Amino acid sequence: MTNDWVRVTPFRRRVYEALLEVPAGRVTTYGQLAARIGCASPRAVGQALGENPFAPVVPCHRVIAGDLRPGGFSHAVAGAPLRRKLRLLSREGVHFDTAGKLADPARLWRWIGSPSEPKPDSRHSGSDRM
DNA sequence: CCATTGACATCGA
DNA sequence: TTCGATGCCAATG
Repeated sequence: MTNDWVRVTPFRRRVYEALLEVPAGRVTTYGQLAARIGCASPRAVGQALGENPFAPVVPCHRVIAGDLRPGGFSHAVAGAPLRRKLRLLSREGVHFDTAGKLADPARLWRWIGSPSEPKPDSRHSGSDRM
């Protein structure tokens, strides 16, 4: 029997762990995620997400391209998998415009050096509806 | 907008 | 094990 088990390497684990820091309703980019784990290759990150065995526990669908494009999902850059990704994001309040870009760039999650960033945006009072 | 290069991890032979 | 090819990108010409 050949082991069909996905090989979870330490690198992939870092990607998944860092991705777990991204809350729902928020999206990040491959570049940000790569920078977070100290990797200069967003491609390696994307590939790691492609075989994400912990999906959807690991919100790999919350990772989009740096151009605010949906990116890809499950080794596919278009088709049904993309619809799933967009569906998941839509369910979390994240939508894309007709240009195929993120409708609300404010939804972009960013690591401000420290993983414990209390408030990414606090204008005044009750601006953020749930 | 399209084509090419860059950088890094994983896979197959 | 080492080499070559690939991949949910990014940056540059």
